[in-house]
Amino acid sequence: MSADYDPQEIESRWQATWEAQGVYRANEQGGEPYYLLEMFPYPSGRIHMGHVRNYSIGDAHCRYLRMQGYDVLPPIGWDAFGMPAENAAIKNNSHPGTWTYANIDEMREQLQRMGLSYDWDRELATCHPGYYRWEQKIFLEMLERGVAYRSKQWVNWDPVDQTVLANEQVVDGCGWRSGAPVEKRELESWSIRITDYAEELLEALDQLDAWPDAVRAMQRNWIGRSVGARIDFKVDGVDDLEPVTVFTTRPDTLLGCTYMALAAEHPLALDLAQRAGTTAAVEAFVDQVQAEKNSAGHGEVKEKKGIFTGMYAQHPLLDRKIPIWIANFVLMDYGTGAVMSVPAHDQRDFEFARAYGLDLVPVIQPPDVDEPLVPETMEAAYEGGGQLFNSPGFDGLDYEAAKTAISERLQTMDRGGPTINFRLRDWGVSRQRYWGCPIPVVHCGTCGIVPVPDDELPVELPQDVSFSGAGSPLADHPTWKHVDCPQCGTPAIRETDTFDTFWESSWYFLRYLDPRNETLPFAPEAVAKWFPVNHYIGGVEHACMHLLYARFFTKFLADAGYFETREPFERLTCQGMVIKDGAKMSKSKGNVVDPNEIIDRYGADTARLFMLFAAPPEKELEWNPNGVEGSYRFLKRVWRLGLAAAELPNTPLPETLSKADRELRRSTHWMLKKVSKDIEQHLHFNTAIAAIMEHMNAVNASGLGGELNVHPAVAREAIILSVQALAPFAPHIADELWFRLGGDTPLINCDWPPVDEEAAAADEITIAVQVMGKLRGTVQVPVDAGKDEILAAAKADANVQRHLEGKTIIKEIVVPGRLVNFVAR
RNA sequence: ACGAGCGUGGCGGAACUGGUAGACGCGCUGGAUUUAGGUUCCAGUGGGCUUGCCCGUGGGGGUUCGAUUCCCCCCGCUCGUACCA
Repeated sequence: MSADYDPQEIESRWQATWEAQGVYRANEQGGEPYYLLEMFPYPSGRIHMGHVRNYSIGDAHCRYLRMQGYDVLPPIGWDAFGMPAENAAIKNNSHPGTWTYANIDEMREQLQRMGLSYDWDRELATCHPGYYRWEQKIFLEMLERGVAYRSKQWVNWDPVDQTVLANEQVVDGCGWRSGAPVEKRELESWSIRITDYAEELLEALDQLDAWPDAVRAMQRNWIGRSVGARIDFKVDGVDDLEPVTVFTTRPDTLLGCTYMALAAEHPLALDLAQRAGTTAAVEAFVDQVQAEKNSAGHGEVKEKKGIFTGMYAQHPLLDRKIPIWIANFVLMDYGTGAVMSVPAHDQRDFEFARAYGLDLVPVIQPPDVDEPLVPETMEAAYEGGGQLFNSPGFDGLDYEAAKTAISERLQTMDRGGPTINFRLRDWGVSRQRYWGCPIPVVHCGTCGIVPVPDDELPVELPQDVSFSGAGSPLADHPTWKHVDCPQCGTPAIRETDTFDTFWESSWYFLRYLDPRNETLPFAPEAVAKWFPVNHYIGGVEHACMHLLYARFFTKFLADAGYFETREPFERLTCQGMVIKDGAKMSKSKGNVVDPNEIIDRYGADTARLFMLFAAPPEKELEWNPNGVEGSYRFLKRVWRLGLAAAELPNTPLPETLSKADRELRRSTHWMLKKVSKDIEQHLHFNTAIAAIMEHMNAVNASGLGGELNVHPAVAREAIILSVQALAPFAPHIADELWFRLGGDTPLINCDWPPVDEEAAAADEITIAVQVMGKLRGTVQVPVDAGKDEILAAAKADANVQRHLEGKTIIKEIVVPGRLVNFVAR
């Protein structure tokens, strides 16, 4: 054994030892169960710094909890379905599974090199039929309960990935993965009624107080609940049409409605045009809007444009004919795709009305204005509150009261009524790709949609498949889709769509609990023991996608009787990005640092320590090569001092301690206390590590390794407790030194050492002395000094005296253990 | 535009429920060891000057004996959503 710190040798040796002893296996440690989860990686080929950070945070917490006596479940697996595998298959003319499994092998090795404490016995890959058969079963339950449905609808089409995307997966008008501008297409596809859970998904956020506020706010906005009214407008002079329904948050302004506007994609748009004989013009307009949406993606400051259909609606409360327009600013995705326009009280409607010379009827009088609003002189819509006028039957009402009154009136007339609208849309889960989980239904000419019977699950992906790059490989497969209908036995066609890959990650945390179960997705006992997840760690980018879907799945499974728990993640930590030179690491910017190189050069302990030290988990972390060097230097120092301590005689603490002994023991136990506190309160590993560093500076000053100026037992204690405190962050070096200092059990299986409160307490403290709030000196007093003693000491300070000279003390403020402030005139 | 968050030395970041601003690390300066580089160790390191004082936590105001911390206004940056009816 060499005297130099050799991380490679130490780390590989300890990793082998830990594995041989199975120290990470959950369920075998006794103690209170604690489910600690980190977002599982997509097997892209190599781990990146984001993974290193995520998993270093989780592992530090895991090891700390283990030392606190918890039975920790720290699983890992692979989010293994997805487009990159299919793209690689197209490129290399191979199978996506080959690519995926090879990547998994490589990444597993990389994770193991980091010395992470995963229970590898529970490893899972979502592309394995043993995994996905259960999500097929869950889907069939959704189908049975009416939560899954098939419909023709306008969908987001990613022209590069050749598939449909959910709303959440469209970022700035582009596909979240491909980055290509998304097109709108009308397609028959599968959707999930996540909107049935909108209210609960929203309300339950209030209870998730161990989640970051930012994530809760994002979900709240995403779900977007608004209270208002649904109002039906009958189309004038037509009997065979359903009324046009609008949603509004301002039913109080209904009497000021002077026209309606439909989205270009509104199902009635062309119908109305046909009836009015304006088809050509309207079609041209609709095409133009469509084209603009496709090309511009999100043109923000777009000119408001519209076209009159030629048809009118009846105002539900007035004898007023309301022209029906089609307008480019009305969204089909929100509300009903149609709006009632009140130009006097809505800025968008106002601009549109001015552009096309439409009427304005003001109906709300601003409270601070005396003269009534006049349409001709209005320069902008008045969107505030006030009293109603111009509103027969409701004049004089306050607008808030009018909202209720008008909604209720509509309800009694059967022309609408109060309603709550959500921005959240149902979750479109159909993907026209191969490398995903097959949707387990059969389309039969006679029976319609037939679920695949339980005993035929899983519906497995065919292995012999060719990838042209265009179109769905499953639909193009010569035989796979042809089956007999499970119900009537006649020839039928399999569903060739696969699930959105967020489907897999919506429940993987449950499968980890019982990953090899062949008769159930997870056993109730396992769920009872571990679920919900106590602490979930991952990136914020999933705030409105994965985290929302997973919450939904949990609620559905609870309703389906699997368990009682309705929220999957008790506590959530979203770690910040790893950046370099102020920018996110990316291949295109050329600022990527490969974790392998860092581990080769400094070892995993250094890489992990730096990740945890450089910033608190939730903040961005700037990758700084000099900082890594600093962490390495610190570990080398720990190594040197640790070896020196191992040379010391192992004697008990002496009866009487010198001043230096007491000071070093104070440093030791202060450090230990601080590390526990920082981890427990906020997972602030950075300050915990800083405390260890500070303490090591004190140990170094004790002359360890040279002229020792403290009792050997005190020095040994100072090192031993440091090694234990370091175990969550740099586990390899900690165990190595621990054993050299006489330990015989890996630290993860040892108890966190107790703080000697008496030793941690100082016998003298420094008190700041202020005169008129300004610092004029500091004095040393015994910890147990009374108020009078402290005041006397403060007044004795020469500089303080100078500042008090010629003044009368009006007030003496004493903050015990902190400071004294003299208010003097 | 709305919602959330942030703003502290040259840099990353500390500061408990209002109580010595800048812990710890990086960088930098000087010194010791070394043939040299590296390593390691010691000392210093917010700014200013008159060396015990002034200024200093994005800017301005307020509350307080005392404000990085609480309140109001403004500026800047980041993230999210974005014509949400």
